[in-house]
Amino acid sequence: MPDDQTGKTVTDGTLEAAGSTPGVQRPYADALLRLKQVGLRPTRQRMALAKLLFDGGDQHITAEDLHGMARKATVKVSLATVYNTLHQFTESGLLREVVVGPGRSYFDTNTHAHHHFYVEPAGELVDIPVDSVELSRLPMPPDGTVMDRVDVIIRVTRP
Amino acid sequence: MPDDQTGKTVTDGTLEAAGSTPGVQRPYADALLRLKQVGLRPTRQRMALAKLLFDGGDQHITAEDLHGMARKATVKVSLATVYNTLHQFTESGLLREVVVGPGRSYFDTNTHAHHHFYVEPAGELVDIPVDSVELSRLPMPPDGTVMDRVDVIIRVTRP
DNA sequence: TTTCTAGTTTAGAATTGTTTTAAACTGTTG
DNA sequence: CAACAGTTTAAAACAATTCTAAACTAGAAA
Repeated sequence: MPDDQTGKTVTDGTLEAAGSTPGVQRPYADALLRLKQVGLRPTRQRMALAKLLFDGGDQHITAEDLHGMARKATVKVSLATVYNTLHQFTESGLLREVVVGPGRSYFDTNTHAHHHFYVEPAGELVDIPVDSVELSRLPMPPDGTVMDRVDVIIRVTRP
Repeated sequence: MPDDQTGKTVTDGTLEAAGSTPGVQRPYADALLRLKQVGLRPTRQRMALAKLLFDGGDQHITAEDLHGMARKATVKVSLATVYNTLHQFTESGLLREVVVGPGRSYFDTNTHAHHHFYVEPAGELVDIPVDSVELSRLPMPPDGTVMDRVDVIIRVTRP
């Protein structure tokens, strides 16, 4: 069960170098490491956003959310930069984008294979561990295409 | 379908001679029937849009697409009405909405259970028959919610 | 150190897709 | 027919995102 609701730092299963107690001695060590790994220059803004994103356990946040969090943390960063950064992180595999509604896209700090409940109309996303869904017999992709990933979104409502 | 000789004909500016279209004698009969079934008043605009939508086999179209098709068919209808109508049809179960990207939502005339390939970056949707995907072991919905539907979107790219 | 430069950030404008508004219009009922 | 609720519309408003062009760094080089 890769899920983590407690706020305890979740480290990526593929690489873990620091090995130190998170958040205590070198608050930006993890953020710096991640940026280094994907070859993005560790600017003040990216460091701060990475910290906000990855120090908080699994989260589903919008660009506006993150911008608000940065504001609250007195990090001076523009909304355009938040968008840029989220997309760069997504292209680098540090984040995953989940689209649930027209004009509504979340960035998911959990990049493991997993699925989602989407609670309407609240617009809330809830993780589904990958082994709670069994997907057998997938079709062949159309000619000339290769499969990228499979998104299962279970839409639920509160009656 | 039995012939109807009542002489009461629903027509508008885009009148066509009956029998000139192969296989369809009364071009608006199906559209009228559908509107009646869901209790929507058969206005000129709704009739025209229903015809464009449901006479063309399974399609995935955006509001802009449909507005363009109406234009091409010399049907005078505003974009706002196209949006209204698409949403009314969706609420009535005549259409299904498929969201694939931020600011990108398709309306699907196929309302049966089925899934989709989403070809990026073209933004093209391709149907997957429901029996090509076997979805076993679904998780319980979160407390206080009921499952609405399950969307499987297989994202593919052209390398 | 200073300089150089590619990469980065920014405010603000622009764009896109969609919804709202308020007035005009139309289908149905009595 | 009149009356009214339902419908349509242009235009404005809106929300989310992207673009632009200028200003600003981080890191490398001198």
